[in-house]
Amino acid sequence: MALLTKAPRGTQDILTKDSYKWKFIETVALETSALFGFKEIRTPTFEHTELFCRSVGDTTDVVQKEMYTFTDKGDRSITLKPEGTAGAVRAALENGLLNDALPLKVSYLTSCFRYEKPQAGRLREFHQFGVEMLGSQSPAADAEVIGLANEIFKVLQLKNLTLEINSIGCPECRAKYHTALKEYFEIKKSELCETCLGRLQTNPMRILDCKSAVCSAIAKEAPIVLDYICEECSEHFDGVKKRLDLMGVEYTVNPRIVRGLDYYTKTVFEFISNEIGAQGTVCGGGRYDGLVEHLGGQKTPGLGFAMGLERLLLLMANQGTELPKPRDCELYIASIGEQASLKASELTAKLRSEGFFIECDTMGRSVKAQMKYADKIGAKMSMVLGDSEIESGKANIKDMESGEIKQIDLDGDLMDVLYETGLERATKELEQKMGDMDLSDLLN
RNA sequence: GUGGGUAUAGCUCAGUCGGUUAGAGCGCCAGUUUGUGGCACUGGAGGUCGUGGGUUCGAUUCCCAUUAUCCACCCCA
Repeated sequence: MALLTKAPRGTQDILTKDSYKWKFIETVALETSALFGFKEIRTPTFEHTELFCRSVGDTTDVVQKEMYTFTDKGDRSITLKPEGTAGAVRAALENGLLNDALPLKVSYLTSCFRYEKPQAGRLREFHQFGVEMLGSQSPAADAEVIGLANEIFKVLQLKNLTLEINSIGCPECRAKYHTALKEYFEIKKSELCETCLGRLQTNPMRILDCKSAVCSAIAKEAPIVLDYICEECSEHFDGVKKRLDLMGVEYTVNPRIVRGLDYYTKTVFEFISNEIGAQGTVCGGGRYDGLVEHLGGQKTPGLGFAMGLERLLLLMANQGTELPKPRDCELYIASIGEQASLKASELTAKLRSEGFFIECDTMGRSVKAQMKYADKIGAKMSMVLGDSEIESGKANIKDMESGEIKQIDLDGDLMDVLYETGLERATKELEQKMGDMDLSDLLN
């Protein structure tokens, strides 16, 4: 109990009972994205601090108070990624990826770090899956990206997620909107909460987001971005909506969606759940047409999204979503005595090289204890090796579920039995999935 | 950064209105069949009652601090 030290605050061990779930959603995300033409990119866990200051924005909370920043031994200011977009875009620029066929479509899985107070669905090290699409300014690109997120959730069988979209316009129309908002809230200044008074100066759009009853009541009557965006932005937004409609992607327009990172322009969106606590945003994203240029590249439009994997897992746990279970041990080989133990090792190695999942005793325990272990790990079949088996070359193989015992030849039909029962089980599982149809014809 | 709840075995939790060796269920190990799992029974290992200080003859129990954890604000994935 007197441990030397514990895992740092806000971090989590992902244990074997859960790691397969991670693997599953990671695979689904990556493979679904691949169908949309996104290829995986891997970038460093840390970057020069200025990258995030320039992209995420100097005045944002993320940069101002949440980054894990330190000076390395070469006196460089280094920051652990607080999000995935900046690194991906930096890598694209640095490696000249935008000089190749456009659009550039990349996906990534990454740890992100933010110094925040942990809470349900919020950790200091958390994991994101994200995609970035660079080079297209067409609403078709927005629809593709949103459609991809939607598709991933569909494949994962998540329910009750709502997609909310908005357009925050380009820098020009947003400036107009800001002044309009300021004018409106200035009049109601005396009623606003303290934090919103500050927001009035720095970023009036955030007031729309405030959860205090008074502020949100005032915000209801506030001017709406969509009334202020320029013709081009408005047309773009209409194009996005039209395509989502045609694609059968359901959404609601929420003029109050405001993203907290500076690089967003035009389309912004969130997939929200109300089943995982206060941190309900499972996926967030949007367009960032100025980012590439801002980081020193040619003016290139782009957009992307990121989803929080621990929030996805939380949601799946709460919804009791079924996940494919990892493969179980196909045969446990118990043994008595040194001779048999040697034989067990030999057989195990041989069968494994054929691709079977085999285990044998490494603890030197009694047969009974070995059987118990075989049961515990969910072995499909078991076999006991002793002197008599080694002499005769024959052994009994037991189906752990039915208890049925078959005599087999150790050198000959052991492998056949494994193939056969493996196939039988696969057929059964398939039949169950397909609604108890008789699939024997299909398999033959 | 602010606020509230919690901290007793690997897990879920009892308990002591302050008093000799701190409990249960599950899990783990072993035995009841000296070569066979799931059930049952028996036994065993495992806790300095989050940490530090204070009050007291005596604290796991009361007080203070601290840390961790959970939830909410804030912010975001």
